[in-house]
Amino acid sequence: MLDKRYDHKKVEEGKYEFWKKEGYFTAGDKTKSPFSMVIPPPNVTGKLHLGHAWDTTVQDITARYKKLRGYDVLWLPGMDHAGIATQAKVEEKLRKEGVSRYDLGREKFLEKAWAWKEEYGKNIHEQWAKMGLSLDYTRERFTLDEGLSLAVKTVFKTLYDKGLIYKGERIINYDPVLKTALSNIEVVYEDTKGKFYYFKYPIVGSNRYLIVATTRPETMFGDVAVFVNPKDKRYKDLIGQYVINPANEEKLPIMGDEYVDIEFGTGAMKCTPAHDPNDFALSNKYKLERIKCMDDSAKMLDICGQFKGMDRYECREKLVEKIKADGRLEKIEDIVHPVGHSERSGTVVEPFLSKQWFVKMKPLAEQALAKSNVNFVPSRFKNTWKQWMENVDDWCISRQLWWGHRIPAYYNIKTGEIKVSIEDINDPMYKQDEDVLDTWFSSALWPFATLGWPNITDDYKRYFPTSLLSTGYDIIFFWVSRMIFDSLEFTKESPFKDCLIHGLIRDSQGRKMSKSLGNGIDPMDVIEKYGVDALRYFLTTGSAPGQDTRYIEEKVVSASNYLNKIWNSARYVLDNLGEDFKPIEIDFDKLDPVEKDIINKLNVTIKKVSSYMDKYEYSMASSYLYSFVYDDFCSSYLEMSKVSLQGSNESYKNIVKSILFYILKDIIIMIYPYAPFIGEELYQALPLHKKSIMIEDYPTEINAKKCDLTSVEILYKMIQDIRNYKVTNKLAPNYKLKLVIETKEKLFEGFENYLSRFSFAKEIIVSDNITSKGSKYAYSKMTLFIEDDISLEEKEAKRTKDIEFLENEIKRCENMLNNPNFINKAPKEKVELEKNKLEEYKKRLALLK
RNA sequence: GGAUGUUUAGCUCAGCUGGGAGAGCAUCUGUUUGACGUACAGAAGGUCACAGGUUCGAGCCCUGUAGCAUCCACCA
Repeated sequence: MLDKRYDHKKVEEGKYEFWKKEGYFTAGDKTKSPFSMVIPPPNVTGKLHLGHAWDTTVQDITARYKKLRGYDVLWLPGMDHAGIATQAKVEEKLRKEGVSRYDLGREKFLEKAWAWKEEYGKNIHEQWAKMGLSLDYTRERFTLDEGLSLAVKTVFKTLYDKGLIYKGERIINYDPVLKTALSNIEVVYEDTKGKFYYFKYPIVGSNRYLIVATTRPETMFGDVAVFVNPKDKRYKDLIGQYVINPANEEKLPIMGDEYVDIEFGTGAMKCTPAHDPNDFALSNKYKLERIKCMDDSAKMLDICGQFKGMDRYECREKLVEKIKADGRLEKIEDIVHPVGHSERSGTVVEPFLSKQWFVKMKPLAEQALAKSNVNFVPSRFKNTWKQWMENVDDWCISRQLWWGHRIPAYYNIKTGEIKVSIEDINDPMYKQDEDVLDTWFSSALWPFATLGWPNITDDYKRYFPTSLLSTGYDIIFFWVSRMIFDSLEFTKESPFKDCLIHGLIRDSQGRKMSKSLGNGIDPMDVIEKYGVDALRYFLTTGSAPGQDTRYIEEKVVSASNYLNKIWNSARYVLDNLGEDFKPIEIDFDKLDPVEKDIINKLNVTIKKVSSYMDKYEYSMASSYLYSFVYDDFCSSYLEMSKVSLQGSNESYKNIVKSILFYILKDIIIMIYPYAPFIGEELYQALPLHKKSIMIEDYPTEINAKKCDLTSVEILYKMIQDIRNYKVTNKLAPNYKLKLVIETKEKLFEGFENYLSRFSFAKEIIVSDNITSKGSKYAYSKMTLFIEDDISLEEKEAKRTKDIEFLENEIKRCENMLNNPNFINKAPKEKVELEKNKLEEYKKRLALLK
């Protein structure tokens, strides 16, 4: 016997451990066909947020659904060491203890980082359990484990040998707080308030000035030239002459290049090749010197004279003061311009000339574009991916960190010769590169490396390529695209067949959830309050594929109410089945119309829900199930069943019980992928259940035949009309009316009983020839009179309104049907439908008149 | 500058290859009917951003305009 209320805490208790213990999460049933997914490995930095909850729920629904569909489902869990993010957190913790990583040294620091990983990894496991994720823990991986490390080294060496990894000096994005290089996509551009400084550069051999504007005066110590556009009439004659750099009195040549925008600033641009990517390109073109003026923590170098050792911003301020004092400041303008910030530390990124390792992207990108057959869902994300691939820059993969895969390159300490090796080189003549690889370098191998690659293991053979990858659109570039090109390069196959892309979760006002706004929602709090099933249902319904969604607490409440509804319908059904209930097979022909009707509706629902589940459209699937549960089952059939279950026909009672049982079971199984805990709980309460809902089969349609059920529709419509009648006439819902039905057809057995129960009728008279003065309602086969004291005028008014409505409808139908174009061009079924409607309206009109 | 998404009820959003506009919440009326007040019954509420076009027929397809959002590339 179920409790009166659905108590999520009670329902959730112990189920996850039970599933795990029974081994239901473990893949490997060779008698079935495989369906595989890898989890997007969360960072071991901390707690999971609502975005993770969403992403993993989508995957868990898929895993559980596919399992019910008879697949051998592998959902492989794991975590990401998250180089920069984790190192930053560990360093922050150390700083609070008053130590720096340099005090500890590399080895000791890494011990601390591993301890961190253990601690937070445990957190994540607990949260996965709370979420109910059906992960195969026997195959769990970590991006820094032995197998992944081997894969990383193998990939690095292979690409290096092919010339697709190189070490080069380039302008890279440098994070001066974390002291590491970043890749282009780790830089976030934000419109930032700044100043545009206009300086007077004295022209050598003249008393004139050239005005040059800059936003970063501190880089003037690295200037090597001033560029103007050769088409710029103002400055054309100056090309070839020299100006004096007001920062350090150095002579700078005035050069011409079309790159310079005549309209922007003053049309004269300073050129700092070591601190700006565009200037770097110009320096390549014109063979200009590259002078660095800052070190790796953005402090000014010796060449900056009196500014040496200052922070970049302090230098900026002081230098402007100096130039102003020298009388060479023209003006300062306030501007808003995009400035690159580090994705992790938030600090302003410094473009910086530096020697780093790069992946040469063009050949890999071309191959990926040519050979990838990943099916993006929704498909538009394929274009997002393609466009990025087509314009991708070389990927800077070296990071000046300790937490990560150390670059397997070794330098001869005398000659500097580079050896790249998968095995460690212990030769004292060789020293390993100090840097580690970008975290994404290892995550890019996730789908195949977790299955054993570079070894061709049984799991790799069986589960790769994976069936589905699900993630948010925000990491298509970071991760999805890199998995695709690495997979095609190393396995010759796309890493997954389908790639399901979902949106981001935002707060109730549509803002991104962020620490600084303090608007983040901890999924664990939601679970505590409303239960994990309600959270899961909320996350995966009510939004369209690929669209963002907002966290709205009322919707979680509403999800929880829905689950309670199912809970209570189960309570009703189970109470009525009785102790020794055994379902009997349904013979559709022997059913009453009301039963036939609900079976038909169930079948339609199963069909619709299945087809949307197959397309990963969990929102659409849920909405069909929802309206079946609420409208067709709870509000209609379940109420109808109360009549037949109280009747005297024992054998038919068993049929009704069986139908209730089948419907309930199917509802439970269909809701279960969304809400596995309540699903299991209710399933266990069913008679004749298996050990777990996890080993059940997905519902299939019950045998049914086509038949005319308009009288059932009329019954439902009549009930609604009578209820409506009572409300408009201010009668109590249980007010006993006298109902008179005129019809020439024989009503199906029980019609009057059903009607009586729902309308609280005092008396129902059925006859084929009636003259009543009651309020009149016309249906295609019959007329209903409600005998009452309503004035004739009011009745007449209502009748006129009904007639007007029908006449309009008839006109609409006739217009369509009289249009030869419609008859000729519209599908046959549509024409037939309209004809039938017309006929019905005409019948009803005739009955009203 | 390029691209994508979005504009539908008071609010948040659905709407599946074009065939009479839907849900949740909120609002209003009513209800101790034996599954459920975390409920039930009923009601009200929309020129589907705007302008053209295609079509027998457009929320849906095409073109354009406007607002909002996001991504990519960026001007020193």
